Amino acid sequence: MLRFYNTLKGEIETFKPIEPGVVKLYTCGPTVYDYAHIGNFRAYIFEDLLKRTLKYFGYRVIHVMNITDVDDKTIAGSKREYKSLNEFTEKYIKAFFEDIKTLNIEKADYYPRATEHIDEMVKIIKGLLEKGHAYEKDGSIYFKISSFPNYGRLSKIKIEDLKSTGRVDTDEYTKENIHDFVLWKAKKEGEPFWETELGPGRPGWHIECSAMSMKYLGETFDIHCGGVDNIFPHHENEIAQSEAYTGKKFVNYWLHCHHLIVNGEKMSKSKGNFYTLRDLLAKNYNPKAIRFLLMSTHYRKVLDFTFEGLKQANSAIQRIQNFIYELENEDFHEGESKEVKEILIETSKQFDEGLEDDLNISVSLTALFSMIKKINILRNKKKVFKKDVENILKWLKKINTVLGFLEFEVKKELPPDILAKIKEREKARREKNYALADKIREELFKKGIILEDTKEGTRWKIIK
RNA sequence: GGCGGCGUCGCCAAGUGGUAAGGCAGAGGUCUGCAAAACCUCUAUUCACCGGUUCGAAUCCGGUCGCCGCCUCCA
Repeated sequence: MLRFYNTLKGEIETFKPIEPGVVKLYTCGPTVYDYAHIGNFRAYIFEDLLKRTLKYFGYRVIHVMNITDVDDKTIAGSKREYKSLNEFTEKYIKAFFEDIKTLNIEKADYYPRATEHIDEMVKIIKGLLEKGHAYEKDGSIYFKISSFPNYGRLSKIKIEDLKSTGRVDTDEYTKENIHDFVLWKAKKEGEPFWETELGPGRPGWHIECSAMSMKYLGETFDIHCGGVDNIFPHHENEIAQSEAYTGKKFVNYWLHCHHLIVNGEKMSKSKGNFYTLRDLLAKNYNPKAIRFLLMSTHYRKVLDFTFEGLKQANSAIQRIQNFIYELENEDFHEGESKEVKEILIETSKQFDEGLEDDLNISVSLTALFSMIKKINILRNKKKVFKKDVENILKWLKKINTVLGFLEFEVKKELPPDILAKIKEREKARREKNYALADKIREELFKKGIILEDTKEGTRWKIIK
């Protein structure tokens, strides 16, 4: 039984999809005005873990992730670079897809773009106007919060309690109530606009998610995800406009991922602690370790990103990879052991229970590491057999459909010059010229090749 | 001011009423070239602090201190 913490209820509840066996999932995607940063990826990796877990437990998942390609920032960026909006956003959309591939994040089924769904948004806004949930002022259209009594249910915010932070853009658009939010922005000089039944203009931010989720997933769907900062106002507004429009419940489960901070501080460009995935790759960090690090802290806890943590993540993965390497390359006797079988059953059970409990990945990883230790002990005693190894590898491959950071059968070919170096080193070792041997080993290590001298001779491993 | 979260070994991180998982780092050992890698063993009488409830609390209640997030377009 899968259980998730539902922001709407404020508690963990058993997950039950609308249609048995199928999960309709919508996750808030990137605004494509810059390269996504590691904080964004924390959210995307959480969503990836969620989706892979659902699939692991047998659900078919229909996943939609929006791409916000028109808003203040994308418009500002395109102006700054003297490009059309599309030309400008295309670069970052492409980068986004490269990045999620690097992190082994599974692709969504649909990536709808805001600019391609203007008609759908117009239709909803028209409906809201007709039903009295929206009003027009100076060419812009606003959602009337007072017409939707449930407003604030998700974020537990009462409108009366809202403090004006001075960030409210009061002069730019005139609204009846300061908390009403914009559905449609009137055309402004020098900005892109669409000629529609609502008049010339462009959509507000919130409406795209309502329009696109409804189009691909229906008026009511199972799970909606995003970062905690989206709870208010974005998701609150989505609920208001969607439910006011359809008269139906919008989403059953709202799952929110907490923030990532860097060295205990909020990531910001001015503090110089702002990292994109590309920044980390340029520093030669392993994407698998980045994935591990972003995934290994429970999604509802603040994740403090540090380079020390990234190193630790890399070492942790290496331990698992070593284990896989040994299973794949050591010679085992024919047969099967009852003991290993039992360990595997117990481990598998614990691993699953962790995931089922609101994606408690720590528990699942503990199960994995404990198994590695137990099997290593048996392995040293020669009490692991061929069939056992097959079963363990099979299971590891299965859990990797969730984890996504393990590699199997990594044995790649080494280039001839490297092989020659290894031969040279073996010769040096035979001649007890250890200074030269160590020098060669160090040299290869820097290239990501580890040499190990064992009883059976020298063997090599590629890391990274 | 309103709403919410967090504080567990040097670092990361589970556990949320039954007597402290796991990873990294560190120490010792096996192997070995008194090497590297790998593997094994060990490493918190204690869970920010002070009270209370209880046979029993890191876990519940009250208070204190510290840190953080959101409060109109930041995942």
